Amino acid sequence: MSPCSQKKSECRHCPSFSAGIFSELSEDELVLLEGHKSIHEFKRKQIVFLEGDDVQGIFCIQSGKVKIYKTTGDGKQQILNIAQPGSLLGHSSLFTQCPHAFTAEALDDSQICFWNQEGFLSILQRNPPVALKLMTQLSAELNRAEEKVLENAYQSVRQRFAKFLLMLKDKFGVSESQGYRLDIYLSRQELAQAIGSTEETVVRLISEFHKDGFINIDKKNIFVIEPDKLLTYTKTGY
Amino acid sequence: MSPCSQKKSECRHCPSFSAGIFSELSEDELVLLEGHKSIHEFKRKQIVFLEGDDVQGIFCIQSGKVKIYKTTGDGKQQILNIAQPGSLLGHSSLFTQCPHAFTAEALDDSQICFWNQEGFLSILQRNPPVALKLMTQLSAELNRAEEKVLENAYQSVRQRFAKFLLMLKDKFGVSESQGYRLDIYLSRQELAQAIGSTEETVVRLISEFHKDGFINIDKKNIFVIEPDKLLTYTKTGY
DNA sequence: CGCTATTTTGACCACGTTCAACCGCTGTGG
DNA sequence: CCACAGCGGTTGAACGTGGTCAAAATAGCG
Repeated sequence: MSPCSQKKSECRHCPSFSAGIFSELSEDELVLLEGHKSIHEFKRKQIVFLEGDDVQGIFCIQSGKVKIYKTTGDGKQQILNIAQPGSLLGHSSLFTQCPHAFTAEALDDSQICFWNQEGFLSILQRNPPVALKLMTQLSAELNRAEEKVLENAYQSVRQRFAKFLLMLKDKFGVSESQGYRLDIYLSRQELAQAIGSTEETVVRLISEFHKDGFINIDKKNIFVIEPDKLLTYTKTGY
Repeated sequence: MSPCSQKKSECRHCPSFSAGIFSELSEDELVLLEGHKSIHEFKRKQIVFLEGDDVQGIFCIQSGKVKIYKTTGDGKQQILNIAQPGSLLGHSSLFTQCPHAFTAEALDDSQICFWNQEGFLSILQRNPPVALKLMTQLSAELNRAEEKVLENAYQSVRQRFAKFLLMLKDKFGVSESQGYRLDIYLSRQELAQAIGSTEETVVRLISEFHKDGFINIDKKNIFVIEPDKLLTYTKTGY
């Protein structure tokens, strides 16, 4: 193994390092961070951890995408978030002393880093700034979740779907001649689970948005052509 | 002022002290905690802080109840939580560097403690266990919020209302001969805003539950008579 | 090429919202 | 003391969104 490939697996070389919670660690602490870390390979559709499982530690995505979802008693699923490189996984269950509150499943073949509970907590205790950043992130996620409660209560499925497409565009959109290609594949069912609706309704909305020229469908890809038009759907009245 | 009344305002004498985030502070630290604290009186319907306001610090309820809600662009409100003595307020906005993400309004005449940002953060930095407990609480709230997203997506208004009544019973129910009296007054409108529905639908559900003998209405009070029956409504199929 | 899974379309229906009117209570002013 | 306004709560009727079920079309794959 070349020294170069070794370096690439270090957190400091992660593309999202500077935006993450470890960005202000000293050299020495970074060495410790690497020491506690292990890197795991997950194939598409593979489960990273399952709702109800005991919490072993905390994950951070190096490459790939991971969907976070909860399951109801009768098997229906609600996708809560699509995690991307740099996202922490399982951090909200690390402190509550409860089993995982949701499931994490790889959407792509992914490389995901792992710290066990003791290792991560020791880093946290030695580095107040990391703890502070983690609190900031938990707070932001909490606010986002409550925002979603509000939206789901008062917005139509059409509005929620438009908003979801715009979110995907911001997170995974790559500018191409046709418009923004969403560099993520979700089945109609998954799209429905993300906005709290049904497959059939999503299909109808896609064909409606397509007919209106807001989006385009090509093979398995969705292109967002008119983000501004979609944005107006977000507002009241639709 | 008698020494006794002075003591009563100290955190260590708060009924919820042992369950709160400050429970493991040393004597010295508790003195510092008191030093940074101020106590404020809020009348019913008075705003503690407003969505969009700059964050000045953090609150903790000593007595009374406070509703936490968000407002949509067109003025509709969604009640996210009913905070009770011992609850922190504004802790999720303390770290995000953003304005308050929601409004806090007193439901009763309430006594609410306050620490400004620097004061609270200095306590946090000197006491890692407090930080850890705060993280635990943020995590728990995050999980609860995502749970709510799931529920709102797949449960009927009837199920959500039954669940909400049971939550009120657990939090504010006092056992009386008639059943559990909910020691909290919420208008039909507020009940609707809590479950993401409308006044009229809530009225119909109340009369339905009343007719079925699950609850009783007397003056402004709601009594939960058959919590178990309400619980079955929570399950799938209603 | 046949088999399965996913997507799409269509018809139907129910839940819950909306709008409107009405009720009952309380406080206020003549 | 009564009349009336105002407010929260209640009831009724009509409508529409979006979910359900069934079936057809399409795509994916051995």
